[in-house]
Amino acid sequence: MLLQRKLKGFRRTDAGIHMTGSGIATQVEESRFQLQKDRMLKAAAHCFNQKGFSGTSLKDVANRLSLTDAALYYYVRNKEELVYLCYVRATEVGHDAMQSAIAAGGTGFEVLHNYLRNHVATMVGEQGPVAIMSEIPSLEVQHRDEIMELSRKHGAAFEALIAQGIDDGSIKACDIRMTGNAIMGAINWIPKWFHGDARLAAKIVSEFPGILSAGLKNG
Amino acid sequence: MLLQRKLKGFRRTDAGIHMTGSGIATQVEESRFQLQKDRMLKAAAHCFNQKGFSGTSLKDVANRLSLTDAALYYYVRNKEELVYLCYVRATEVGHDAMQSAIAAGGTGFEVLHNYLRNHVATMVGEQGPVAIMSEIPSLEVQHRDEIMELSRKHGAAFEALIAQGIDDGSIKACDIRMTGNAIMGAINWIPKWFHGDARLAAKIVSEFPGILSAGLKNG
DNA sequence: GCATTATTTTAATCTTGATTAGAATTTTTG
DNA sequence: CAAAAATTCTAATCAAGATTAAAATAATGC
Repeated sequence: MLLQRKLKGFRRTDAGIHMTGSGIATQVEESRFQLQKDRMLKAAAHCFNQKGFSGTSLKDVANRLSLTDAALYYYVRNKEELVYLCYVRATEVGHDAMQSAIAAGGTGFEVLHNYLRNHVATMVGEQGPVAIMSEIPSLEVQHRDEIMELSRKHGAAFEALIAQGIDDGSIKACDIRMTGNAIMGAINWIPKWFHGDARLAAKIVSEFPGILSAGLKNG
Repeated sequence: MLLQRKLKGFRRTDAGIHMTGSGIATQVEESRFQLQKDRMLKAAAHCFNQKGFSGTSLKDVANRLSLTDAALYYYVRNKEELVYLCYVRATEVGHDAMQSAIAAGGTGFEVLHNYLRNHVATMVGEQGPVAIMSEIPSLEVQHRDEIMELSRKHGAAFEALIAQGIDDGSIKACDIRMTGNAIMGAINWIPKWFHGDARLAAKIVSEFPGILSAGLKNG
């Protein structure tokens, strides 16, 4: 018990930054710890999406990494934290997609379309799979609150995008809340039917943004 | 063990059909057993959608019915069967919505729009809540196969509708599979954010079908 | 009201899978 | 290579919640 606590205290959470060349940061090389942890989160997301939360044991996740279930505890405190981290990843993906779309600029419609492309591309790409957030209610209060807040903010940002588009005339007038819900639902559901097929991934990236925004375009 | 098996053998699964008036069937009055079972399925769907599958115990479901968890076993063999029945209900709702839309006739677009209205209306109406099918993989093989087959058929029927609309010119040319996935995702996700608010329900029924089909309309 | 059947409860038991302790192994560092 | 640190494993333990048995209560038909 005491030793374990000690180990936990020592658990690494850093991602070392190494300089190469003459003092200019050219690359963020993740520590072995961080790399393995990432692999674990992807494996977990895969299992959760595939077999459902209750249907996946830590053993399932560990097996995908050729590890023992007990080994996972070197990276997370418990199963709840594993889920939590999967969800953090999921929200980050959405957030990043939104940020880079906004950074790229354009009309409301264009930014929205770019966001959709970014988000979808990430979900079905290398970074995936992204966990479907089906188990938020079983997270610990603190984690739940954090995830819900992130989620709420993302939704708000998306709705702001629609509003902006209506403002600048690039998007038709519509019920913003409902339209947002519809589009988000379609995106969030993707992991339910996409399981890694590369050809399908390409099709999703090329078709989905257009399909989801087709009804919004003005003129 | 033996007695229990006997009880299970006696478990009622009928919905009595009673005649009233002069021999003309005017009403299908469900047995008390069937009514209670329905209440149970709705309670279960509510809990599963709200708290996730792993997060809801049979006690949670039973509490919503002012019952003891053990009492649920009078109606279902185990938790797996409870989930299974929730999913049967969910697929039926979709199937019925599709059938009555087809029966009403019209162009491909019109039928599709009617289907969306029917389905959405049922989901947020009296019959709800409808369970999100997140745990299909943890069903017993036989149940899983059945649900997946029903689900597959429904998807095929929906795609046929889109194809028909493209054929008769009421729907724009599009990637049928992807369009179907997008719309279905948006619908399936509804229980994630709709939790029974009547005002919201009305808005969903009035807005959603239009939003989901806006991009499809030809001309 | 009485007998019978239906429904629910109480009070265990049983199972599964999460979790932990401590040892063993592998990797890194000097 | 040797010591230290990092990572993983083996072998329990533990807990939560599903499940069962049997009794108790409620409803129904006569």
